[in-house]
Amino acid sequence: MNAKKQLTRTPSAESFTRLILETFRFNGRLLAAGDRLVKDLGLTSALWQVLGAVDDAPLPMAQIARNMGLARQSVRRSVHLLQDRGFICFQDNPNHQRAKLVMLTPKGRDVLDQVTMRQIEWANTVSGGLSEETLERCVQLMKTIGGRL
Amino acid sequence: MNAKKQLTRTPSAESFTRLILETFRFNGRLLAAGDRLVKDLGLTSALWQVLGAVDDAPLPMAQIARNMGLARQSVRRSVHLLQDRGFICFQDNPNHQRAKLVMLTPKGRDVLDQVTMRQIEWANTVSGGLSEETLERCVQLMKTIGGRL
DNA sequence: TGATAAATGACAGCACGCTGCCATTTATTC
DNA sequence: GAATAAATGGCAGCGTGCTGTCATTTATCA
Repeated sequence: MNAKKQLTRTPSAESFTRLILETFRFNGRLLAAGDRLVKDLGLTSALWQVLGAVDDAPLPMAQIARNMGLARQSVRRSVHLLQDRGFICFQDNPNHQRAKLVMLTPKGRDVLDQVTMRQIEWANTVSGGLSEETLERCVQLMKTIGGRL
Repeated sequence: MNAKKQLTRTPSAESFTRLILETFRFNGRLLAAGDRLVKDLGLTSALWQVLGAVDDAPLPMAQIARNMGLARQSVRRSVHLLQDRGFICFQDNPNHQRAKLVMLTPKGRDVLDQVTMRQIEWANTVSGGLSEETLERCVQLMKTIGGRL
């Protein structure tokens, strides 16, 4: 007979596929919104994220990359751009001769604090009326699926 | 007094902020998974998406871009790459002299059908055991938030 | 200790998103 | 019908993700 195997998506797979396409769009929207939020301070979404990654403590580039889920080299370029703009500097790492610690400069600290305040107001507005539980379930779902990839 | 205004995130805004960071990671994972799925066919996640956009009917570039939520020029480059690889061609548009319709070639049709079958198996596996309702709620949430940006 | 593996950052280059600007074509408005 | 606006695609160039390769440093292990 040579009948072709009938291959169809399960209902969950249908929804998952929609989730994928929506994630692409959502991701693009978020990056654009972030860019708008910090543009006048000489930042972008990507630079902001790296800046935020060393908010709490100085870290070597490779550690920042792992925390953000990016390649080392992606973080490296952002770090150098931030250094050029005077937002971050390098601090000697007692545990590693080559891997210096990326640290905020006073200027970087000021800018990050400003950006954080803007983000808080923005996030409060955008998330207004949304259920915390729904949001959290969505985060957990993405983590679960992400772990399977 | 000059007391600084205390600015804190609402619980929803806390979850929303986590959702943003997780979206960046998830998006990266999805793109990487898609690249792996179609690499041996000479495709990438981006090219695949454009190919899929003209699965049902030929469309002009600008329409594809709108459907995907991308800039026209992003789609344009993908379209030209797909043309170079012989996966798509241009068809005269009776309604517009300049905006030709992007159409699958027989080769493009073959490849897209192969990729679609792979995606179905993959999506069925990855979404296994996940609640359709949870997935769908996540999609709706992202659409809702996306609409506010 | 000495050899090997793993981690780190530098450099080069690619993929794919974006913007700005342009000429042409189509739609709208007077 | 003519003037204006909007849409479309082409071109150039940028931002940020990736990979591959390398030298150096650190960690591991026989």
